[in-house]
Amino acid sequence: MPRFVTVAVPCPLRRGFDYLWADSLGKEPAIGMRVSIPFGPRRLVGVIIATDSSNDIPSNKMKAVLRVLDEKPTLPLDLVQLGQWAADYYHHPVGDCIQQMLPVTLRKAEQAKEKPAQYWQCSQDIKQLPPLSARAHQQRSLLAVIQQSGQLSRRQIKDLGYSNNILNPLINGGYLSKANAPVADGSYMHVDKPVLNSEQDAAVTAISARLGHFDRFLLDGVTGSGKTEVYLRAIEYCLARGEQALVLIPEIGLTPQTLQRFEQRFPGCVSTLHSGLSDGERFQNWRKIESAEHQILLGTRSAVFTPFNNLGLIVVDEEHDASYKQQDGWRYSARDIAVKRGSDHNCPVVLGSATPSLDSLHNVAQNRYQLLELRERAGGASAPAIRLLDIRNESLDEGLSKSLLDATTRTIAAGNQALIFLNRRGFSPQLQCHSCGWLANCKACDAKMTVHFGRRELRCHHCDASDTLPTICPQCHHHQLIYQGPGTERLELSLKRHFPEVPVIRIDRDTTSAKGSMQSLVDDIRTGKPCILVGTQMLAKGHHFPDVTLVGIVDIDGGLFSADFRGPERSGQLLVQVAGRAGRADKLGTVYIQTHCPEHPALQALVNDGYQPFARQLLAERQLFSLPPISFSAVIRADATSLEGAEAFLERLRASLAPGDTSWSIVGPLPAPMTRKAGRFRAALILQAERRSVLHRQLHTACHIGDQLSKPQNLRWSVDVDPIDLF
DNA sequence: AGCACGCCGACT
DNA sequence: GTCGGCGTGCTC
Repeated sequence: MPRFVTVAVPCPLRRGFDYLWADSLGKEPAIGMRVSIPFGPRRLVGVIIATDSSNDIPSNKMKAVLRVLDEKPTLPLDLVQLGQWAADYYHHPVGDCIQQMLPVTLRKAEQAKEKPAQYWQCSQDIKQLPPLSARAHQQRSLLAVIQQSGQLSRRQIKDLGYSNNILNPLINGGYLSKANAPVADGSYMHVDKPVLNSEQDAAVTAISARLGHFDRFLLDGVTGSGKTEVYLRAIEYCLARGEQALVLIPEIGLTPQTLQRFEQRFPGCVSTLHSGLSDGERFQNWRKIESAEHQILLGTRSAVFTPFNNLGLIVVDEEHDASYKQQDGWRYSARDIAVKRGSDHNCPVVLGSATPSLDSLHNVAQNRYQLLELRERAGGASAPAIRLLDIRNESLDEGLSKSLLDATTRTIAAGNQALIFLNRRGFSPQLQCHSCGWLANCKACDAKMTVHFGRRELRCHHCDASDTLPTICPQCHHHQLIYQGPGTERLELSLKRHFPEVPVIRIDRDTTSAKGSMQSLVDDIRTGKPCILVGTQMLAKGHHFPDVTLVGIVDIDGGLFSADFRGPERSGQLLVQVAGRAGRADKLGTVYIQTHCPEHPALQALVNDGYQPFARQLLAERQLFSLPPISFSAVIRADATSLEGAEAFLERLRASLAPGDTSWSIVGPLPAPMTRKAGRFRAALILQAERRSVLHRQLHTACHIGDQLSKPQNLRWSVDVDPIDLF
């Protein structure tokens, strides 16, 4: 009797493929093992997703597994099942899902070589060495950190924000000596811990009481209320049970400060997975969690697929953050997958945020999630006062009102720091000829080119095309070109002109693209000297600036009136996150918001009543129009070299589905708001249903038909379940 | 997604 | 006469 196995093959086909399992392989097949298989004319690495499969494939088509690549399964059964569940839920090819769950080094047949990381500790004879130069602040600070931690690897040191230029002199000077990998000895039990306030204590008690059971918590804590301390305590209880913890963080949320806090509380227990690691480092850290050598994993989106030996607690920090949703290919939500994993592993899941998503607030209202609130700021700091600045008919100086400039003057005079927020980088978002009206448009997108003055270029922020900055109008050769509207670069120059005596520090993608430059800017700011920060949303994520007492928000109107129904939700979250940078116990903060629509009800609710009432109001609106999270939605997108091509495909797809009835609806094909992007024309179908099962059934049919429809070569299409953007 | 097979234009 | 254009079809 021949034996067959079903293999998930990395190709965009929505099914597994069966292969013959020969006795000569000398092993028993097991789910989760990687195998080398012939696929068409190619040889690929797949993962076994079923053993002893039965099939009626004609024997002349059937091929055999060539080679088994693992002694024991690389992916444990629970993750293979999770992959299959997610492939079904997101209507994405199972082979692609399973492959994406593997670290890159395991996607190839060659065996990855593992070299153990080198750890460093303070050397014994450090007392005999000449003291470090008083000017070597960074070296001194690193030495102190290593002393406190016992021993750290080169990688951990880099993650903490110290470059090789700081580490190497310490090694060469003999201040550091080689150390063995640390062993977790439970010493975290005895580390000094801050005293919890009653709210924190209640949250920790509620979470830890449910260890060993599946349960969902929304930890809604204002900025500075000590969410991280709640996570740390809950993790401590989890580790005490001999279990491991997974902590998910947004893409740019892993700051050296956060890592240091985990590292110091749980020395030798923490692994990280983030985009700054090489494939080899990722693989090594993946192994450390799988083998339970480490107990805590701190990682971004894809870390949700890491195999755990004994997972006991999941934390999703800043759960509202959009970076948890993969925005291409397999469009999964790591936050939602985390909840699913919690149910698989029978462990609590804690979603934390100062600005919870409407999805999570809705789940609280439905009694699916238990709400834990932290209203009190650490050390009794009070929330910053928020003032709306009506800028209608006000003359603006490069986008800044007189009131905001005056407030900045007062802040600097008082020896404090000011933060000016504008979510738009570059000098100005458009360039226009004063004489003939010509506008600098992108050749490939329906968008204007952004002026980058310092680099003397025009750049499209949607496709990254660039051009040299013209000095005369290319159409009428007049030289009166005008820069319309401000960006962060322009604000920086303008503020430098207004405040020549204080440093103006700009933080956006343009000033922080070099490695470590963000950290050195942040270090500068944290010295506490008066300065003005100008930046985009990068300022609002992760880092905290304790000496900022004034936050100025230059333009909030754009987001409030965006085409997407989620616009106000996102603007509100961003506003509260930015506002949260201001003020602390001994310094009261103020937030100024420039707006053309001070009467806007959502803005009023946010400013007068705070985030929760604002969110409740938005949720009521969603209820009224039966929008997500009240209903469920999905988007089928198509793009092609012509709009007609994209629309024609979606039209045929729509026609082949049953017409929407009362249980579900379909809208489209609609051209995307920015129809042409990077030279491709985009359109979408929007599906909505009151019940998830109804939506799921329609998507299943749509995918089946979409796969079979004949399509022009240039057409691409994809499915997005629970989209965060409708286009 | 790859990759092969297949059928029509400008090159040694 | 053939190298190569990308249309179409298949992958256990």
